Amino acid sequence: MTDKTDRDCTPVPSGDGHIPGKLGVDCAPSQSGTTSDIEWLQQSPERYQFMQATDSPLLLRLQGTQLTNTVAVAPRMIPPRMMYPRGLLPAIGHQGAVPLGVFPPASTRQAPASLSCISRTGVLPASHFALDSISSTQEAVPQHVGPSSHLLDHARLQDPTAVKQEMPLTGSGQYYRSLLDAKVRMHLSELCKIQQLQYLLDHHVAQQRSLPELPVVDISSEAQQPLDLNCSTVSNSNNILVTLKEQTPESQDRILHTETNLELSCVPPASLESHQDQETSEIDSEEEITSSVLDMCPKKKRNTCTTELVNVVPELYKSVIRTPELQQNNRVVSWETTLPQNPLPSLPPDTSLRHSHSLNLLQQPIMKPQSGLVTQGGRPLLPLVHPDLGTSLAIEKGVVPEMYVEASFRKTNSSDEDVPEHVLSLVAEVGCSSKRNLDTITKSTSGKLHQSLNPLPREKSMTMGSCSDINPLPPDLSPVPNKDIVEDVSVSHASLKNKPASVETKPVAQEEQSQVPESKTIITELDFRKQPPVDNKCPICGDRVSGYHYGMYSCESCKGFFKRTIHSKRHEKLKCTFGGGCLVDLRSRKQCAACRFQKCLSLGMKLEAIRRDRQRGGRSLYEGSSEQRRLIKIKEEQATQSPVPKKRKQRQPSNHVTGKISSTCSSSTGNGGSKAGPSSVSPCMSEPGPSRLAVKTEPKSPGLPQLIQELVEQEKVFIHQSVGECCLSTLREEKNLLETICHFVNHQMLPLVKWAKGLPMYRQLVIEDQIRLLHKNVLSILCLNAIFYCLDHAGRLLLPKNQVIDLTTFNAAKFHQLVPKVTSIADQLHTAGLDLPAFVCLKLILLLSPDAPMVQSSEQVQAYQETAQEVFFDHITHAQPGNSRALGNLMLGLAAIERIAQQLNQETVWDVAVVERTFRHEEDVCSDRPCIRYRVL
DNA sequence: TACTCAGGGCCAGAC
DNA sequence: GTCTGGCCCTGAGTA
Ligand SMILES: [Zn+2]
Ligand SMILES: [Zn+2]
Repeated sequence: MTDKTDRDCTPVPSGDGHIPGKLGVDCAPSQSGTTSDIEWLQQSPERYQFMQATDSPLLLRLQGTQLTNTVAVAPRMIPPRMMYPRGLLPAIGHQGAVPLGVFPPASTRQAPASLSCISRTGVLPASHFALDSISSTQEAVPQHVGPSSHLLDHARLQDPTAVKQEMPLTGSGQYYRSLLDAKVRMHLSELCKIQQLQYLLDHHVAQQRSLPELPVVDISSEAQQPLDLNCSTVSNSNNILVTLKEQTPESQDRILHTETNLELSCVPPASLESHQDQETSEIDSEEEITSSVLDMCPKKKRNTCTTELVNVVPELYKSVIRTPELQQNNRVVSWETTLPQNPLPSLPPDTSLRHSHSLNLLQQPIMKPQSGLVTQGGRPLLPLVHPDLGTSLAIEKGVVPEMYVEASFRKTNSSDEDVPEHVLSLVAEVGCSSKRNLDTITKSTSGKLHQSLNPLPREKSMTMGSCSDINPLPPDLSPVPNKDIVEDVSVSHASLKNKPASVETKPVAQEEQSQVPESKTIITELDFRKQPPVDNKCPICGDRVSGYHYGMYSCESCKGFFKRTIHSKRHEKLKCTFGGGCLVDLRSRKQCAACRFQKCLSLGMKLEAIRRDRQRGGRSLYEGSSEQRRLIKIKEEQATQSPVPKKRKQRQPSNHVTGKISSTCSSSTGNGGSKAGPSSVSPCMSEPGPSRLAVKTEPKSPGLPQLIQELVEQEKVFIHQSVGECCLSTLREEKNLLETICHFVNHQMLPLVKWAKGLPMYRQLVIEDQIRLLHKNVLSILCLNAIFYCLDHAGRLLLPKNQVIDLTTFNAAKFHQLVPKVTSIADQLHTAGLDLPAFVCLKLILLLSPDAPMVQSSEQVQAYQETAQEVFFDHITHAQPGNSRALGNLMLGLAAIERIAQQLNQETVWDVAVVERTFRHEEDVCSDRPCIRYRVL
C-alpha cells in the first residue's frame, strides 16, 4: 500500500497517496541541481512551506511525573490541537523530544500529566489546546492479518532520519537538500493523516452544532486504510472524545493493538470573540473578500460566501469560502483542493486569501528576497519567497509570527577564518537543532538586523498587496527576540548539565560577545567537522564538546561510545528497535545505541579514524582528520602565499604515524610513496569543490579489501595523469555541450588507458578485450568520474588549475536534459553514500560490462564484474550497516549513468584506430587526431 | 623540552 | 555482565 500512487481525486487526504516521494518539484527535476539553494527551495511549494514551518519550532513541553520532554513541532503547519497525538507520544523508552514527523510506536506512548505549549509569541493558554484526559490500553494478540497498514506506522516507515542515514555529508548543499526533501515528504504524508483527523473532528463539530455540512466523505472507501478514528461528544460538556485505534506489528506473529482516547476541549476562549468581531467588520468593509476568519456561527456568513468548515479549537476557527471567481477557476480551497495531488492550490494573483486548511493554514506573508540585505558577516538575509504561493497571505491570528530565514552562502572573499561553506542553515534540522539555529540567529543578529520575530503590524498582515510591495524588514519592527523562548531553551539545556544555570541563562547578547567575534559566521551543522560549534555543544548529543574526535567535534561520551562500538564490532549488529529515527540528546543518548551510532556516522565520525591496531598516541590521517585538515591548510597557504618554504618541516605522514607500521597496513604496491603521495591535496579539487579525493591520497586503509586497496592505488595513477591532461585552454570557444564532452574525453583518454591497464582483473584480459571494454565504457566511466570528483550541484565541473566549466551555459539543444540528469544522478549517488571505495568499485564494474560488443572472453569479463560487485556490495553493507536502500540507489545511479553514456554514444563517433593506438602505445594521439567526435547532423 | 592534540585504555558506576 | 563516560595514558607533531 505504500506504493500506491493513485492520484484519484479523493476527497479526504489519505496517508499513502501522498507519500511516493514526489515533491511538486519532481515534475521539473532538471532544475534541482542547477540552482541556488533559495531557488531550489522556491521550486517546490512543499519545500517552501516546510521551510517556513520548521524554521521556528514551537515547543511543546510535556511535564509528567516521569517525563519532562521537549517536543519540537512545526507550529505553522499543524494547528495546535493536532499536536495532541504527537504530544502524547514521548514515553519512557523514547525520552526526549520526538523528531518532527516521527511517531513512536503505540507501545511507547504515554500520557503526560500536564501539557503546555510555548511559541515565540509566548505561552499559549492551556485552554487553547487543553488535554483533558487520556487513557490508553494495550494488548498483544496474535497477528492474523497481513502487514499492518496503519498510517502511523507509515509515519515511522517514512522516518526522515532513516533516509538521512543514507546521506553522506558531502560538504555540498546536497545533503541538506536531500534531507529536507525527505523531511518534506515525511511531513506531507503525515499531514494527510492529520487532515483525516481534522476532517473527522470538523465533521463531528459541524454535525453537532448544525453547521453547514462538510462535503460528504466516506473515509472507509479509501483504498488506503484510514485512521481508525471515532469522535463522540462527551455528555454535559463541549468536549469531544476521540478514539484512535492502532495496530502495530511487534514481531512476525504478534501485533499490538492500541487504543488511545483523547478528550479534546473545545471551549472558545473569551478573548477570541472580540477578535473575531474585529476581523469580521474589517472584512465587511472590503469588496473582494475571498475568505476570512469568519466566526463559527453560520448566521454571520456573508452572502457571497459559503462557510464549509469549522474547527474544533476556537482560535483556529476558520472558514473555507467559495467565491464565484474561485469556483470558476477551479481553485476552491477546500478539502478537495488540499488533496495530495494538489496540496497547495496556487491562487490567482492579487487574491488576498486567508487560507483555511492544512498546508495553507499557517502561511506567512510572501516576500521577495532583497539583495541588499547583507549582514556584516557577508551573509545575505533573505526572506524566502515562493512565487507560486500567490501574492500575499495573511498570518493566522494567534499562531506564529513572521520570521525571516537566514541563508548563508559560500563566502568567496578570503578570510583569516576557515570560513565554513554554508548552506541553508535553518533547513536541515527541526527540533533541537532548529532551536539552536534559532538561538544562534537571534544572538548573532540581535541589535543589528531587523530580524523580526514579531508579527507584522496587523494592517499589513490583514491586507496584503503584491509581494513587491511588502517590505520584508519593516524598520519599525523590534528585533528583540522572544525572551521566553530563548531563555527557556537555555534552561532546559542547563538543567540537564552539571553547569551552573547562570552560565547558560545569561543574556544571549553577552554570551555572543564573550564567545564569538562579531563578524564570526554562524556555525552550521556541517561546520562542526571543521571547527567547534559556537555553543560548544556536541552535535550528536548536546553535551559539552571535549575536542576533535574521529572526524568531528564531539563530546567525550560520544567519542567513547563510537570507539567502543567499533572496537567491539557492536555496530555490525546494532539495530534500532523503533525502526530508526530516535532522538539522540543528552538525556536520551543511552536509549538507542543504533540511532546514536548512526548519528555519529551521519554527522561526520569516521570509521577509519578508529585504529585497528589500537596503537595509542600519534597522529591519524584519515579523510577529515585534524591532521589532514592541517596539512591541507598548510598546502593551501604555500600555494597561495609564497613559494618560500615554511619554517615548519613538512613530513609525509602515514596513515597512522606511530613509528611502527602495522602489518595490516602494508599491502599491494607502492606503500603510498611520495609521488602520488599521501597528503597531496586532491589534484582535481585543488580549488573549488569538495575534497573527495583527499582520502585516496592516503595510504591504504587497512580494513579495506585487497581489491579495493588496489583500485584506490590505481585511482591515484589516474588522478595523477588526469590532472596533467586536463587543459581547457582550447575549450574556451566551444559552446556546444557535446563538443565539450568530446574535447574532455579526448584529453582524458591517455590517463584512462594508463589507469585501466593497471586495474586488477581487467589487466588479465587479452588486450583486444581490454580495448573494447574501455572503448565501450569510456563515457560512463568519465561520467562517473565527473560526478565523483568535479560536478557540483550547480552543474559546474570544477577542474584542476581552477578551471570551471559551467555546463548549464551550453547550448545543449537536444541534450538540455543531460546536465540536470547528471546532477540528479550525482545527488542520488552522494546521498546513497558514494565514497571512494564504492566509487572505485563502481568504475571497475562499469568497465567490466560483459555486454560490450565483440568481447572474446565475455564470460571471464562477467565473472570479473561479479567479483567486483561482490566486493562492492560487501563494502556498502559494512560502510552503511542496516541501510538497505543505499546499495539499491547506488546501483540505480550506475544504471542511469550507463543510459546517459549510451545516449551520448549515439551522438558521437569513435575513431577506433586512435583508441587502439592510444591504448597500445600509450601515446597521446588524441591531440592530433581525436578519438571521439560528435556527430554533426 | 614542554605542550597540544587526538588517538587508546581503564575503571567506577549505572543498568 | 554489559554499557557508559570521565579520566588518564601515549606518542607524533609543534613551538
Ligand atoms: Zn555527544
Ligand atoms: Zn533508535
